[in-house]
Amino acid sequence: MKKNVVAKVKLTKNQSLVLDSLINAGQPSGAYALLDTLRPHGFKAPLQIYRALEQLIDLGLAHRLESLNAFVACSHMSCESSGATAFVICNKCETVQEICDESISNFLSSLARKTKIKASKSSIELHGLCNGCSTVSSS
Amino acid sequence: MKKNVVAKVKLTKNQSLVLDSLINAGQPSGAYALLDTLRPHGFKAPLQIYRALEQLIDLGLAHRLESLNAFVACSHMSCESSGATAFVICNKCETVQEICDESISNFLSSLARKTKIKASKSSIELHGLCNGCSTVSSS
DNA sequence: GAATCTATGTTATAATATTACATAAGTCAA
DNA sequence: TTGACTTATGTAATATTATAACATAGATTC
Repeated sequence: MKKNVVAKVKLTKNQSLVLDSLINAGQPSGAYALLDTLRPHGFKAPLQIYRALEQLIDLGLAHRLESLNAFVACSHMSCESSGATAFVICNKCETVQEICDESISNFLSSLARKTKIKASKSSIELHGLCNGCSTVSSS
Repeated sequence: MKKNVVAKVKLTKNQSLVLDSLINAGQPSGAYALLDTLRPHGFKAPLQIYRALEQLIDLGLAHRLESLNAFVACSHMSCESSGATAFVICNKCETVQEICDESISNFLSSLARKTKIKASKSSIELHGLCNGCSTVSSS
C-alpha cells in the first residue's frame, strides 16, 4: 500500500479550513455538511470541499468512511497512513475509533495472499454500539 | 451478528428478477444499472430495485459493496450470511471474491473485543489487481 | 516574461438513494 | 367470506452525494 510522507506539508487555505472543520466536528461529516460549515468562510460549491478532502486523504490527514459516505480527520497525531486502518463506528453516538495496528495489516496481508491480489486500498468498517451506548437503555 | 435463515424462502417476483440480474451480471452492479436491465420486465422506478435489494441483502442472497455503491449476488450457494464476509475486488476486471471463513470472523471478533463494541454490521473491502490482471501489462 | 503547473472559482449536471402517498395482493381470524 | 391487517407494489417527486467542464488566478521555473 502507498505510504505517504506527512511531515511538514504546507496545506492550502481550503485544505486547512476543511481539516479544521473535520477535527472540530469530532465525528463523521458529509461533504455537504462541511460545505455548510464553511459557507461563512466563503465556500460556495461542493467541489471546493471534495477537492480539499481528496488531498487531505492522500496526505493521510483525513479518511473516508465508505459505509457512511462521510469523512473524518485522522485521529493519529501523525498517522502513517499505511492504508491498514480499521474504523469502528457507534451507530448511536457516532463516535469513530480508528484502529491502526499490526493485527490489521497482518489480516489484510493474509487476505491479499489468499486471494492472490495486489492490494492497493482497503476499507474495514465495523458498526455497532460502543461501550458507553450499549450499557445505557436503548433509545 | 444476525444470522438469517436462507432455506426455503419464497422470493417475490421483483426480488427474483433483481437476484437473477445480479447473478447474470457476475460483477458488481449499481441500482440504476439493474433498473435499466429490468425495464423490459416492467421496472420503472429505482425504488423497485432498492426495495428488492434490501430484502435480498437481509436474506443473505446479495451483498452491498460500500466502496462501490454497488451490489453483488452472494457467491456462496447457501451463504450463512454471518456478516463476517470480506470482499476482494479487482479494480481492472471488476471480479469480486467473496471470502467468508474463520479468519474473517476471528479478526472481527477480536476487533470488536478490543474496541468494546457490540458489533452489528461489518464491511471489509480490499481493492487491487487480481492475479490475472496483475500479470498482464497494465492498460 | 513566457510557459507551466497547481490551486481555485463557478455553473451545470450526473449518480445514488429516499420520502410520501396510493394501490393491490396475500393472510388470518371471526 | 367478510373485514382487519400486513406485506408487496406502483409512481412521482425530491433529497443526497459526487463529478464534469470550463474559466481564472497565483506560484514556479527557465
